[in-house]
Amino acid sequence: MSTAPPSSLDRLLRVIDLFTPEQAQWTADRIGEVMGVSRATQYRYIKALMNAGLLAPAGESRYRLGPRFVVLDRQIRLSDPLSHHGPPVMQRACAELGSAQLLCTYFAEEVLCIHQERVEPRIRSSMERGRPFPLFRGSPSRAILAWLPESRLRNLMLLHAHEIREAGLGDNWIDFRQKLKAIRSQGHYMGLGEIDPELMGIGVPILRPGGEVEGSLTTIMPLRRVSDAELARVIRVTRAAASEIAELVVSGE
Amino acid sequence: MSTAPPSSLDRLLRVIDLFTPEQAQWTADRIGEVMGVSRATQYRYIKALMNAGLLAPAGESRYRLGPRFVVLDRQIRLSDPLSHHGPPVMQRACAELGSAQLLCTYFAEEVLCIHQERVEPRIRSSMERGRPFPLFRGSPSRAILAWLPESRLRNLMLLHAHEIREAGLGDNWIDFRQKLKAIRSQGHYMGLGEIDPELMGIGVPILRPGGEVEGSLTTIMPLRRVSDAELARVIRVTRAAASEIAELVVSGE
DNA sequence: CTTAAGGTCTCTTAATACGAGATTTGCATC
DNA sequence: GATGCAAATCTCGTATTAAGAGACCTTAAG
Repeated sequence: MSTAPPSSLDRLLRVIDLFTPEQAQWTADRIGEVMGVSRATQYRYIKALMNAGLLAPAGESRYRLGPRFVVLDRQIRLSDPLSHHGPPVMQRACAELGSAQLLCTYFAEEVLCIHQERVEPRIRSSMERGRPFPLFRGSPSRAILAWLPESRLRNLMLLHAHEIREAGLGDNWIDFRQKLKAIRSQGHYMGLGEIDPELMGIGVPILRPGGEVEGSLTTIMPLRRVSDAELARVIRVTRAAASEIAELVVSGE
Repeated sequence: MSTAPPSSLDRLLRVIDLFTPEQAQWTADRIGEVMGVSRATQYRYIKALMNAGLLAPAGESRYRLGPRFVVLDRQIRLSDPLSHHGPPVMQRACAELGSAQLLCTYFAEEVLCIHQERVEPRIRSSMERGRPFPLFRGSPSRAILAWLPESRLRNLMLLHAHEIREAGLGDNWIDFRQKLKAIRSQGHYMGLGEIDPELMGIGVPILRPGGEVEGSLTTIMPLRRVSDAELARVIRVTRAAASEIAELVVSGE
C-alpha cells in the first residue's frame, strides 16, 4: 500500500499546520522555504488562504491565522447540538456539586474539550474549549473509548497498539477489550491525576438512544480522599446531567 | 480588469463557505452538486479537507465543520496579544463599572468581537467572541474606523459608499472624513441602540504608540438616561483600560 | 536618484486535477 | 454467512492548469 504523493490541495492546507502556538507568525518567504515551493507558488497559496480568511496579515510582512477560525468556532458553538445544549445543564450540575465539569467529543481520532464549566482559577486556561486530549489517557477520553463500537476499537488497536500499551490499557486486543468492558460495566471511569497530577475526574459517556457515544461529561475535582457517599453523589449527578444532555440533543434534531 | 477564473485551490476553500448556521451539515453529493464538480472531485475535496481537520463526518453520510476550527480558535486565543492580555484588564474594569465590555479587532475588512466580559444573561450569546459586526455601525466598529489611516478610509469610501451613507456616516468623502474626525477628537464614540435597540455602548480605540489602531474596547450598558458624571466615569475607566491593554500588548512583543 | 524587499504578473511546460465509470467498503437485512 | 444497497475510493487517459523562472511593479528608506 503505497501512499499517494501530496496533491496541491493537500500542500495548500498543510500551510495551516505551520502556525503553532510557538510560531504563530510566518513570513511569506519562510512559508515558501519550508513548504519547498517557488516564490510564485508561495504567494498563490497565501492569497488563496487569505481570501478564505484562514490567514491574515500580521504587520511587518508577516502572516498569522485568520479571523475565519474565530468566526467558525462560534458557528460550531451555535450549531453543534452538544456545544449548544451542554453548557446550561452543566451549569446546574456544577452548582449542585460545587465543582468543575468538562464536555468533550470524539472527533476524527481525537478527543476535544468542547466546554468547560465553572472555571476555578487553578484549572482555567489549561482545559478550555479547543484543547485536545490524549486519546487513551484521562477520564474524558476513556469515558468515550469504552463505549465506542468494536469495529472502531479494533482499528484503534491496529493503529495505536503502542500508545494503548503505554497508557496501561492492555498489551493486546483481548486485554484491551476486556479493560474497556470493565469500564463500561461500571458505567463511569474515575481517573486520578492522569492528565493533571493534582486533579481527579469522573467521566461518563453521553449516549444516544441507540447506544452510540456522542461524547463525555467529566466532573473534575482536586485530587484527595473522597468518601464513598460523596463519590456516589458525584457519579449520580454527573450521570444524570449526561443523560439530560443526551435527551436534549436527540430531541433537538 | 478581468477577474481570473477560480483555481482548484480557491474552489477547495470555497467548500467551507457552504457551511452556515442555517445549513450546518451537507451530504457529499450536495457539495458536489452545488460546487459543480464530479463525484470523484467532490470526494477529493472532502478528503483533503477532512485530512486537514476542517471537515468531519457527522453521521448519516453527512459532513460538518471539523475540529480544527475549535482547536485553532483556542490557539489564536493563546497567541494573539489582544485576546491574551485583554480579558484580565476587562475583568477589573467591568467589576469597577458593574457593566459589560466587548473587545474587538479590525481584521480583513470586518470588525470582529474577540472577547466579551461580564456576560449578563440578556446580552449573552448575541455578542460573543466570533461575532462579526457591521463595519459602519455600532460603537465597537466606529471606535476603530475613526482611527484608521486616511488611505484605508479612502479605500473604504470607494468600495462601500452606499453602506457608509446608509449608516449616516456621510454622503461623500469630505463629509465622511469630517464625521470621523469629530469622533476622533472626542476620543470615544457613544452609540445608542445602533446594534441592539436596548443597549448603548461607549467605544474607545486601542492604540499603539505610533497611533495605529489595534482594536477597540466598548463598555455596554442598558439604554437609559445617564448622568454626565456617570458618563464621564465610564469614559474614563474604559479609556484607562484600553490604554492598559495597549501597553501590555506592546510590552509583550 | 538608487537600492532593497514585499508582492504581483507573464509565459511556457511539465505535472496533475478532472471526469467517467468500475470497484471496493461499510452496513444493514434477510 | 449471504445479499443488497449506498457511500466512498480507485483507475486511467486527457485536457487543464499549477508550478517555476524571472521580469516587473510598489513602497519605503538611504
